[in-house]
Amino acid sequence: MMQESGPETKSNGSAIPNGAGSGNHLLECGSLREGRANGETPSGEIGAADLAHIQQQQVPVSVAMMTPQVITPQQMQQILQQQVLTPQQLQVLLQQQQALMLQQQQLQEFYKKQQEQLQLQLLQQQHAGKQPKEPQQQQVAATQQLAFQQQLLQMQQLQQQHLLSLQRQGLLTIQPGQPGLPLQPIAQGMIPAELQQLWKEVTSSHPAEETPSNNHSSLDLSSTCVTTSSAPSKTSLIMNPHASTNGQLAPVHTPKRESLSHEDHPHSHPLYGHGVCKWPGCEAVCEDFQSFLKHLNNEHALDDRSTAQCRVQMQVVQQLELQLAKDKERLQAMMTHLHVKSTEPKATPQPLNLVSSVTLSKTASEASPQSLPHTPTTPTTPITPVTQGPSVITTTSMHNVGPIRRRYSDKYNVPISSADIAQNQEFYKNAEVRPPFTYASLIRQAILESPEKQLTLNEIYNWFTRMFAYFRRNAATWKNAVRHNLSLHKCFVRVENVKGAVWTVDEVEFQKRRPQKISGNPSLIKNIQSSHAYCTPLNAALQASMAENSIPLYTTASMGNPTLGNLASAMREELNGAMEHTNSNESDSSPGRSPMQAMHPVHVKEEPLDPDENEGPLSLVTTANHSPDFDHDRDYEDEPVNEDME
DNA sequence: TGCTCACTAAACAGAT
DNA sequence: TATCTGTTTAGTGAGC
Repeated sequence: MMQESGPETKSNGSAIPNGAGSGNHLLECGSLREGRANGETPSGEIGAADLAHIQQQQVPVSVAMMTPQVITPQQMQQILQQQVLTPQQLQVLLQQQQALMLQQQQLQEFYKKQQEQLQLQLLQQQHAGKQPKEPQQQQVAATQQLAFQQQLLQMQQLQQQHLLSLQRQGLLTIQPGQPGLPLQPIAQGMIPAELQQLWKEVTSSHPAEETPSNNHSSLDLSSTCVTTSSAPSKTSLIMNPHASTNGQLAPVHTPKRESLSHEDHPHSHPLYGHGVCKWPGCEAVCEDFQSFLKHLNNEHALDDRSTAQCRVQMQVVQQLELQLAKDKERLQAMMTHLHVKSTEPKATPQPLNLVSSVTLSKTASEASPQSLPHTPTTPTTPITPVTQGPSVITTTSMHNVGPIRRRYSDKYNVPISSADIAQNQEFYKNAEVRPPFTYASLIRQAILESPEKQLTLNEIYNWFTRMFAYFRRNAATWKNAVRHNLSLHKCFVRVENVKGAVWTVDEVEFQKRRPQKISGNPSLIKNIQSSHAYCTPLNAALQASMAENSIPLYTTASMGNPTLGNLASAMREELNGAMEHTNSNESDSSPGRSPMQAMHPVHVKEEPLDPDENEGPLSLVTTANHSPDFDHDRDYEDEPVNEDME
């Protein structure tokens, strides 16, 4: 009955595309040189210990040998930033990459043989024990080792030549601060298939420029890549740099197949859907596929703008994938933590103060057939060392997240630890725990976060799935609820425009809803403050998370996380409004202005939206810069982190 | 106890 | 025809 809908989006993204970290050992020249020095011992004798030593030293080298010499995202970015790259140049670059990969493959095979022989020799010598060494075998081993090292050196030179040639062609600039770049490990470099994909994306608007001869031979780099039945996804390749450095060329998601699928469905194009061009920031209406193609060729030709957009998109994808990897890892750690905790004997098995949103319900038990660790014996074990308050999340709550009945209940009247909140914040993003906000609040926030304060239903759906893991499941249920709320509440106004129907928020109506809930109840003031405290560290957690992930391009202002920050701010705003209806003396600060107001100037349209505002084609540049993922700078900057509210 | 709010579920109709 | 979108109704639980 429950209809599954996978997350159409893509989560939020962050993290560092460059990976100096894990791959630094890939091309350790030191190891190489040392290995060579060992091989040139005057005596020319190699004992078992020597062989073992050589093998040990070769470990990083071997990894390097398995690693295709590819272009890092930084280098690619440099190339793209110069914006002087013609498709032909890019093609030449790809060809060189391909040639280099082939060479490396050959070398890799050679290296494997060498390794096997060395292993064999080692075993033989070990079996021989104290028997006198055979000089002939040692000689052979030494010779093979020397040959191999020469191959390695040759490979190094090739790589240097390749990079030098790139420099000469102006395709790559080596910064003075990067003396070791040519020999630098390239752990998270773009595999040729990705380069090819990028090339296709860049040149997709120039089909005529593609020379047929080159089209299939040089660009089909994917054919050079090993294909296995258990091919990891492209995502995993990016997320896991070792996927392509484990001694085998990593299988890749071949663009060729994509193009084939497009041929199978001639009117299916990733940049075209629902009669609208889906080029980032375009959304031009195209009546049919032909007009779309025409539009694509005319408007999104290979120029500076398109290249820049392509570059941005590339980084968006990369960072989303990296962030997804990190979040998955985090989720795994959290689950492990929960599992360990929950299996420990518990002194006080009484249910703790749970957030009202994590109550049990029949729907919840239906809703979460997930693979989270289940510990029926201790269903209320907290995620953290026992702290009171709504932020305590139990393993039960992870399984049985129930409906939210009240956002501001007495259960909130408990001191909240910001650490708990931070944990739960991450939790909402990663685990399927229901956020403690009403649908109406969430919908409103989604709409207000949009650049034009209006969203289509589908965009609201996407926001939900993007921001909360909970909403990546049971789509039929919550989507129905979203629609129900949109229709039911007067504060949501449906507006027809050229794009179709969009939903906006009538703030006046929304404000009207709130006093009913909490007016005249002093005890709720505390609840509000607690809830406020809930929201504030939310931002702190967000900032910490963003800082932790060191998002290079989008920073905290443009990726998905800040939307949660905005959500927190909106919650504050909502609370803020509620506070306005109560005695301001109850507040702990800001006589004329509530603390929430002081903290978060809210940008809300005071007037109903004018549908005409949104008519007409949008400027590419404008919309690109104001897409939902790029327009959080203002709101985010306006939100100082205030942890004093605890 | 009654009212209100929020949620879920479902039916239905129109559009795509 | 299937799916999406939007509206409406009914039932339930919780808080006040």
